[in-house]
Amino acid sequence: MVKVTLKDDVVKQFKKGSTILDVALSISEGLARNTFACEVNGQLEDVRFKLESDCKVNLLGFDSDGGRSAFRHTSAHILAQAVKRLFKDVKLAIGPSIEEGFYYDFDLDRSFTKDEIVLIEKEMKKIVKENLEIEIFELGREEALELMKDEPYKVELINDLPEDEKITFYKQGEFVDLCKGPHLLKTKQVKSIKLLGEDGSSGAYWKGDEKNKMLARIYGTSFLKNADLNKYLEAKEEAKKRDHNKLGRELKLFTTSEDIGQGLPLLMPKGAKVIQLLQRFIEDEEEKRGYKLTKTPLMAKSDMYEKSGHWQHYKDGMFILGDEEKDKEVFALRPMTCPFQFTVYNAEQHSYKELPIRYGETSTLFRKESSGEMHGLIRLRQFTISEGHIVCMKEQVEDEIKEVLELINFVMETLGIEKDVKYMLSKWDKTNKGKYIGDEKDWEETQEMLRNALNNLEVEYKEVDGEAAFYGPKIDILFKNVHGKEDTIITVQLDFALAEKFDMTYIDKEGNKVHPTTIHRTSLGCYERTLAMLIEKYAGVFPTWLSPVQVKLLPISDKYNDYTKEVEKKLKRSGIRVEVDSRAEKTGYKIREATLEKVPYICVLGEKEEKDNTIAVRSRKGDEGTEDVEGFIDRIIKEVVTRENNIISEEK
RNA sequence: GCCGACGUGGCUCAACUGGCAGAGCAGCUGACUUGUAAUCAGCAGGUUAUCGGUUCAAGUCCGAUCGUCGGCUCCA
Repeated sequence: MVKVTLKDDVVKQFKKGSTILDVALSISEGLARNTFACEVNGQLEDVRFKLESDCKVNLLGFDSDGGRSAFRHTSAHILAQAVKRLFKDVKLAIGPSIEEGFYYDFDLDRSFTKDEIVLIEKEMKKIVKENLEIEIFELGREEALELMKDEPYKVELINDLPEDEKITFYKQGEFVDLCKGPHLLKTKQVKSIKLLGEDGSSGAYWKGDEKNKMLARIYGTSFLKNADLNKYLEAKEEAKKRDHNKLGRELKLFTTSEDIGQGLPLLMPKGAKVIQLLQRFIEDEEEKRGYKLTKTPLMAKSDMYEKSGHWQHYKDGMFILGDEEKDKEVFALRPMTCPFQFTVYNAEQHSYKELPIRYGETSTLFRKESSGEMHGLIRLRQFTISEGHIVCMKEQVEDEIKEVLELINFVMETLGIEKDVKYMLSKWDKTNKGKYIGDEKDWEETQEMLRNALNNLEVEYKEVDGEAAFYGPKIDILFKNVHGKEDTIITVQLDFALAEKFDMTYIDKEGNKVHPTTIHRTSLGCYERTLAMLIEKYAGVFPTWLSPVQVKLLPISDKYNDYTKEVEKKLKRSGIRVEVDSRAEKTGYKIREATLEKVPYICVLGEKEEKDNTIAVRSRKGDEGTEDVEGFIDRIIKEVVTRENNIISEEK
């Protein structure tokens, strides 16, 4: 017998060789039905796992990552089986579960069409109905290669497996796939399954390498029941309405022009206003925190990029002006600010007493992104970033990082997105030391500094290996967009290389010239991208202090145009952003329109109100009433001023 | 850059297998002065993304380019 410790420290005894399924069944049939995987002593295992010794078992259902992942992994196998039935010559690549579903990559020398996806989905539902038993078996390397001899990608995967690794297969009906599991027991357990791909399948490189062959990837998702699937699909549709690329254009925040080009958005008056507000906020805040403002050129001669290393490593990513062969001087638009601010540092001699020096700049950058990469305000060829570099001594690094994170956290809170971001500590890859400069001690030490700073901030974060820059570890802050994709909005990078490259020095206590450490950081990220995040976060309904139009005035008839002008002037003089719609007709319509424009306050001006200097105010929160003009002005100003106190209006 | 879908007035969409580019909203002009999803009448607005080809005839078929969207890769 073996002793099994379950949740809440319940201990049960089972015969040796019993499976996890037996454990679940001993509690209830319902639980067994909804157990898709398990953890045995913390290790993810299949429900077919045989108990050999005492252990701790955690049963995983759809509500756990492990259980849901097994559920969707089986869904991916059902997809592959359906494709194999319908397209005999297709070769299988890989098919994992992902956060919102699953995918499978196939090699068929083309994409699947929309119609084919419909057929595949039909076949999948058939497979679910057939309720095929899913079996697991293990093979030796030779037998495994023999079994998969017609699947070149599987052969490659088997050959990539370490010598001692068990090679397991899962079989359902006529379909067999190389897979380490875990999986469900029967295909019928996947009650609700759907393929995503209104335009056919997507392309994806084998092993994610652009030098490899492009495969056809089909995405799908699955749930316990159709109601959950529909809820998911509806939520997706809802989210799409908040898409900054759609909403931002509708609200006239930005536009693009085919003649101007990809990745070069035009900020319209309203969008430019929001960005100006953000920029003023950041520049003021940074000044309060000891930053010195610089304003450096948008381009430089190739000489500088040769020194910085960009000419050798980043040339394809830059817009180059002139011809190296013909011209005496060749310029390039800047893709980063670091060399410029470092040059500012080098223009003076520095003593250890001056450090840390913090430089800030509202910096416009140019990067020649490949044509397929641009997207709305998220990926651009020209963008403006709240850039900054801190030059300090090694022993100051940890405190400086802490201060940077505090600033960033303050910015996040002010924008009301502190709960929507994820922190990531990007470390080097110990197994690939050649990719990085510096030795193990440098890396472990600096990574520890970043870790301490994150712990100090008391935020949750994920550590990821191999995501660091070649010159140092970094902290990335990510925001998930309405499509569920994560983008970095902020990064803080430690750099123990460039100072030497640029020959930056300070004089230490002993009078020696020493290279400082530099920190690359942004406080709000790229303004365009942050605007995109804010549009999606607030569905276009910005907090009052950020609203490009705070009050819309609507006279109910032309008779009140003069009075409206008077009110407009008063509000404007008080620093409130007003827009007047002087057309008296269709007042009801205009109110609706103003509501759609997400204006915080709509004021309707008419006869009754004129007499006692009051106006009818309707806020987007739904409340309405008649207010004294002066009182109304005070109220809005207070709301706007609260930004300074780090408390956004109650809408937050 | 790669795989795929797409591109018709400012916006949303129409135009059967190739056969005269059309409507609603927005805009402008005039009338109406009226408080929450729409007052009436009129006017203007398009070389159907661009260039080329096939055809008696192209928004529609073919090719190239540009742009947009969804993926991949890359990245703030």
